[in-house]
Amino acid sequence: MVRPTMRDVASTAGVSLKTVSRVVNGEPGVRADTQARVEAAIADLGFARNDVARSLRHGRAGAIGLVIEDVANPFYSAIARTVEDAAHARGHLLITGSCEEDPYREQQLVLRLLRRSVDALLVVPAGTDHRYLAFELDAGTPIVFLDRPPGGVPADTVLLDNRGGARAGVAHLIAHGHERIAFVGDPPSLHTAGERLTGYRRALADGGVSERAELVRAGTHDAPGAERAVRELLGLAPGRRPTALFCANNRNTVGALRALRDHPKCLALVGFDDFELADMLPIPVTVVRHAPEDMGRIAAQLAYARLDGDGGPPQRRTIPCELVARGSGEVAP
Amino acid sequence: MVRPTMRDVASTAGVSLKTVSRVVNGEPGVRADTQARVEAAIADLGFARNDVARSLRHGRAGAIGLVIEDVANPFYSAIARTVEDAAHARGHLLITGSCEEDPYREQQLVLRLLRRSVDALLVVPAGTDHRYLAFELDAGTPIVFLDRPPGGVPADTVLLDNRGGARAGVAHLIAHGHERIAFVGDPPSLHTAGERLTGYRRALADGGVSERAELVRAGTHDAPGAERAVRELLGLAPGRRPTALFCANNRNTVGALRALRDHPKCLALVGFDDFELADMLPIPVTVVRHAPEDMGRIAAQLAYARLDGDGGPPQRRTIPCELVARGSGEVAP
DNA sequence: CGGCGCCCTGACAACGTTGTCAGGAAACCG
DNA sequence: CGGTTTCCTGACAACGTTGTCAGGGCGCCG
Repeated sequence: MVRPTMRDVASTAGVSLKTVSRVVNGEPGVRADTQARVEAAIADLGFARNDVARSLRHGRAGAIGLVIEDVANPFYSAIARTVEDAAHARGHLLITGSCEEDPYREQQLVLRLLRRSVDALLVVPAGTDHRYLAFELDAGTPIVFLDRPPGGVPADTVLLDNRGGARAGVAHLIAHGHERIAFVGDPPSLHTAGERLTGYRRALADGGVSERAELVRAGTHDAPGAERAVRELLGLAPGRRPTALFCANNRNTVGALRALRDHPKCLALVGFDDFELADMLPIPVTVVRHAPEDMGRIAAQLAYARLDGDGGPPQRRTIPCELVARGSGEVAP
Repeated sequence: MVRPTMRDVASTAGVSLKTVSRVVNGEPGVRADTQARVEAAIADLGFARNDVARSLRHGRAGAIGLVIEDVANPFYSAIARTVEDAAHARGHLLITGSCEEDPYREQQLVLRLLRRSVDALLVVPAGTDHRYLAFELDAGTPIVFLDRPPGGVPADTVLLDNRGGARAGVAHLIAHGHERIAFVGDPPSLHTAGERLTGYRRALADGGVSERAELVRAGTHDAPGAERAVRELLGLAPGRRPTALFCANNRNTVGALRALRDHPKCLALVGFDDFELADMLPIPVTVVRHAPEDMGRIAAQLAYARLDGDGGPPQRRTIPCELVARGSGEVAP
């Protein structure tokens, strides 16, 4: 009912504790028969090394932390997946936490992970002030920000080309003759949403299309919210109603599609973020695609480079976006 | 560049280490001015308690472990999500790992998590022999198996009603007049796949339909594999070609849908596992639905009950399945 | 004013492991 | 055969924290 320690193995095998440690860790300098005796005792007692004590002793935790918004969102789980692969390749565990867009929870989670001495930390931040990490960064813990930049402290960051991607998506709609193009997205206080809104505006300006405030619905965070927002847009008078939608993320796109389904007139739609089955829908969905996996991979690379001693200035990497035309973005006004 | 310890805080504040410990942990019996001095020193140095040492000292880890097949599969990420909520409610961290259907990796991951002293462990097992956990179970660590039962050791288990769900799905197809119903699924060596195949056979027997070996494609693990398998089925001569498909999981369903898209004749399809946008496809997909979230929630409940001292015999819980008719399952032969 | 009890504080050991060092035995060399 | 090297083993301290216990100072009561 109680877990055996090296001390127990040692007394069973009739050797010292240190010898057991050597055998467990495959260190050289143990006679073959001694080793066999120790291994027998280990098997006998079902001993397993206590890695908490090990971590405490030599400072490395053998794990990295990842804080994201929500594991159940495929964008984040794709990131989690590649980060885990990178960690696994280094023999590390991955400790994940979701913060649900709550800055307080983000901070709690980040601090708890650091207290448990993760060797490095990757964060998709919910908050905008990260000065609480200044001490940690000073202490040399590698911290990498994903998808959104840190606030108030310098740190490695990996971002999407939000502005460029959104601009390309909206330009595509304009090129197909649209002028009343709605923006459906998260509140611009969210860094990605703000950037995408800027890209939307740039594209409008580039195309000589003036922005209509009533078509900008930047404040809906989830699919049901986007669905409601789009229903409102569809309820506008025909001359004011948008002929095209630009949806600023995968949740918004899914919500918009639900609202559009019941509507007689077919609107054009371009979504930011690709999603599974986008190409299988009745009108395949044109999207601004990017590789969230690359974001995870590059962030992990940056973190491990720091662990390996890279002391250069904080880096900012950008993941490119690419327009994938599938049909919904090419619908005429 | 180095992390301060309680010792450092103590000398800065001019008190003993133990007093710092008391302040950090909110223990009573510290004079207000002493406490203020200690708190000032903590803020000054940017001290954060080392939870590794804390764990070592008093035995509890403050974390639970979850081993799944793949975070990027929505079925598993839904589980991860609810397990994390349960852990969060108890003030615990969640440590997740993916084992990619590799029994060896499962064992590695499970053992590593246990060595790090997670307080409890939830596992979606890839392997079929779990006797390597006998010592841990004896030591009293709560271990709960999800989605698939353990092999060779008694432990709490939460399963879907795979057999019943598959039987209902196939019965639905038979009720709509189908007799040549194909089974597209993972190899039956996988517990869930085997159970679903059994359910398929039960339904055929119930309906007086004889099984045709060439229609059973139980060996494809991912979407591309399922797509190939279904293309082969579609290539059969008209009199042998299936008029309906039963897809044994969400990956298989997605693959099958891709294969069907290019085919002139519309086949009926029922899929096991619901998935996002199933209702938005050209022919909305009829599925056998269940609540993976419940699986996570119940598994976490079982684990925490054990942690709270429940010493009863191992439990087995079953999550019900429900047929959701959306169109694809009601297509005539 | 003496004794008792309370409040606050600190010394010390312990959690289970690993790094450092030292020592004994065997082997090897001159 | 003596001295030196090599091999193997073990004693001990340390990682940073918390539980236990003891003790000093002070107020209260008789």
